[in-house]
Amino acid sequence: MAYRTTEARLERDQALREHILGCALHQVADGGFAALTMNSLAESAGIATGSLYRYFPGKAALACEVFTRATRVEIDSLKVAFASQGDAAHRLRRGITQFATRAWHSRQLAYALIAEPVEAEVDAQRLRYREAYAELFTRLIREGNADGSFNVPNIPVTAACMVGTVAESLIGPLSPQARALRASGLPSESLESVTSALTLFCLRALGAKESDHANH
Amino acid sequence: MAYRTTEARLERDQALREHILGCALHQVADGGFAALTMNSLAESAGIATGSLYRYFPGKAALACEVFTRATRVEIDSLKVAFASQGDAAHRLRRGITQFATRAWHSRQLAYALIAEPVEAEVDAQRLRYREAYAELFTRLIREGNADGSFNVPNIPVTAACMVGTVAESLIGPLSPQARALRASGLPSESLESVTSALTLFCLRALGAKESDHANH
DNA sequence: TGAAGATCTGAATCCTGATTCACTGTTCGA
DNA sequence: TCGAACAGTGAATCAGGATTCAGATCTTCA
Repeated sequence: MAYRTTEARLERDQALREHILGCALHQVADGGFAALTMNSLAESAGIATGSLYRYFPGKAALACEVFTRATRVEIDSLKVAFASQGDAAHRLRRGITQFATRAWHSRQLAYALIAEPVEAEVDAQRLRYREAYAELFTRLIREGNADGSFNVPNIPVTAACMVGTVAESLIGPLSPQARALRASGLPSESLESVTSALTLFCLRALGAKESDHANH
Repeated sequence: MAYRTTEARLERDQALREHILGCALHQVADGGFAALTMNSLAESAGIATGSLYRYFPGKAALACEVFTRATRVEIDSLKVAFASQGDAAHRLRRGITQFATRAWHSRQLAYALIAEPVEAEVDAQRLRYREAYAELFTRLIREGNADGSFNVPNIPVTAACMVGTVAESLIGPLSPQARALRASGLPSESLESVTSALTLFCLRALGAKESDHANH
């Protein structure tokens, strides 16, 4: 025996894997999944194309992991907001505002995660995580029904509507086309006006009391 | 001169073009845009691959036209429902129910038009038609604000939310995954429960009076 | 240190499906 | 009916990006 997988090696492997994922995320945040090619990724990570295949079985798996990690951050962050102080209506408002704000501040990434055309495997992840979002809304709505904030008969479908409302109301403003418009100096909706309209829309849709609709 | 484009020829060209588009629509309705390849289309239309290029400059243009035509039918149909008798709240309910029902009855096509990953050119059409839908909602909301049915401060953003709600609430039930579930006999939401929850969601979201929420 | 084994490299290859084009078949008007 | 121009054919080509693999290089430990 003249070679053995040593501690140091394992660590460097792990570190390099993270480095690759970091570079990949950077590329996606910069130009969407369309900009994520094995060649450009290898170059930006400073390794050879073939080496990527020691760390990932193929492009699809790599892209899925980038998607999954980035999305988990958002889900966890929404979960925290939904679990904060106050009644369900307040927590809903807080969560939605936070979600929209985060998306607004990294538009290309948000667009890539929510709406960009992607390979089938990544799209399947989207579906999975769409359900994860729906699950968060489901819980919040259930709590709101209990604490008197909301009055929702069909919780699963309503949760899906919420996911749709939030996601798609942002697709417009986040889309490359809209960003091009904005860049060209044409007038466009501000983050504040979008979030306040979105919040009102959602609170009303869930049957929240009028008194909860006011902004604060 | 020994050849001139004759009347009969023009008509046959036109007819063949329609025939091709019909076959293409059929393929999309059957297996989504993924199933639309130039080779299979040529075969199903009974002509050679190369001949397709006499009728369309390329695949993208062909796919766009399929998308556009199919979508226009839906838009026109929604427009009619929104312009029917009654106050805005009734017309909204009618339109949404009709839209959901039509989608439900041709799921694969609806999914292809709303959510399937497609080539960039077709996706650009989607964006354009998303705006067309938003325009319909914008008008209806404006009328509803006027006739006392609704009470919406920010109409453009709210219209986008409506597009999102309707579209995405159907993506789940329409997606191949959900259809697989359904096929495997697991319990799933019925059209009726989806539409009634969706209608309530939308009416509330627009600030309709309680009395308009009841089903009829 | 050196041999065994692991890893890295990147140009060549493969894959998939759109697109082309040399050739054959059709249509038109005289 | 003929020849000029157009239309149809489908196998061959192309495109672009993922994947492979035959060396080259690096690591480990007796």
